[in-house]
Amino acid sequence: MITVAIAEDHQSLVDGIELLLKYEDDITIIGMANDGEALIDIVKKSEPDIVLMDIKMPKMDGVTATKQIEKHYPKTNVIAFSMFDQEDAVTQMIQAGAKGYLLKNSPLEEVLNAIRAVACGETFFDKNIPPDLLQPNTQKTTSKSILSKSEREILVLIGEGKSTSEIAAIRFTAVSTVEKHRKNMIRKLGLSGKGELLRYALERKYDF
Amino acid sequence: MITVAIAEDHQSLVDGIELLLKYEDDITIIGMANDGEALIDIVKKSEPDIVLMDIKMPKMDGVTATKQIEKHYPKTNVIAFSMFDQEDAVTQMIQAGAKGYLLKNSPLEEVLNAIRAVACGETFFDKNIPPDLLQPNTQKTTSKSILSKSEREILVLIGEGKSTSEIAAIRFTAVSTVEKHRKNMIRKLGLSGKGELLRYALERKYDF
DNA sequence: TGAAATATACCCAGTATTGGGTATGTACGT
DNA sequence: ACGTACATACCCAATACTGGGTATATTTCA
Repeated sequence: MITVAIAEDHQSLVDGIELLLKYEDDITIIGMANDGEALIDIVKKSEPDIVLMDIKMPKMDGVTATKQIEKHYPKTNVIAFSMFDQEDAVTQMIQAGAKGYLLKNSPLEEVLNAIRAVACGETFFDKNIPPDLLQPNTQKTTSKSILSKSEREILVLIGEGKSTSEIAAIRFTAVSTVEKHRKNMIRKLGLSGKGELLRYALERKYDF
Repeated sequence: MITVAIAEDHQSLVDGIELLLKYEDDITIIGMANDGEALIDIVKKSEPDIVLMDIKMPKMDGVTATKQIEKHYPKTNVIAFSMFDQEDAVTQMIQAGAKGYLLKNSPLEEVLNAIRAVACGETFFDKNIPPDLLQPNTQKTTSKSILSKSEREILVLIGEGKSTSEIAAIRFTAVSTVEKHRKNMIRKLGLSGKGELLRYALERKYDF
């Protein structure tokens, strides 16, 4: 019997998964949570075999929750279930310890396939995810946040619409210091062109 | 027999809805589409009683599709089914002619309730939508987009990171024309300062 | 210890964006 | 017909942002 917990804030999708699994003799749902914290509580109490994990959830996101499960409940395996197909999302979930990654654009039946594969000790990745994202070596090079603490703070302020001189005033530094940080971020992130740093700040999907 | 078509780009959710409805004697699903255009084709061929309509979809969004259905297929009733609970989304779908509005955060069973209510000529709105949004008078005052068609097109391109000169090339106008449009939008939207128009473009949730 | 990264601050330069305007032509509604 | 909105296009100006660098001091890590 494979025990499954589901973390997903769209209740309509949770209900659909429940309908899918209710007639499966080898799978039982032992809990459902609409946010990351509630999910961790469920894992504490029940240590399910599998967690189906959304990424963007209230209170605690899926990457953070996955890291905690990997650290404290290593027998529980996480399958990411997300609308995000971007490289950043995939690599972060894999590095956090997820054994699978499914896209919500795919048929619901894939959830069944993934649960059974991962419960057998295999990994299971949606066929729409580029295979090179799943290479261990690729992951290693992107494992750490490449931005420094100051850079990340400035990025948040940029995302809030603060100008460079406003940020300088907030941080008690010269304008040129903030501009230098900006240049460093642009270089590190491989961006180019006006507004790209602001776009990046606004499009960052995970505020980790 | 109530005939239902579903427009939703997350296949996993479509599958869940299908599971929900497959044992209902009075409801049959006659088609499913992952984008607005495919949905309109289905409505053309089959004129279902009910369309379950996502808002944010590829190729044609739910508001546009709803307007077309309301105009050409008045016997087909649209129920919005969306993650968006914001005022703008709700009022636009209602004004486009939707007879119901469901949130994806709600239990899937509400879909059943909504289909049956709307098929009987009633309206059905998710209990988590503020009731004042559903008042006809409120809607009238927020009914129009303050941006012109050209302005909205340019806003989309801005949100994609295109520079003013790139947008000018795309639209076959002078750079100064695009700049004028930008100034008009900034004035209409009450923005000020560098990057604010790009921020607005990126934070807009509906690219209508 | 030495190298690399970070933080701070500066120099020069180009240009995209915003802010203030001008104007003409077209479309639409009263 | 007239007023308004929209579309097109231009003028002038300021500056924030990016792109290319320079340098010193501090911290971290192997």
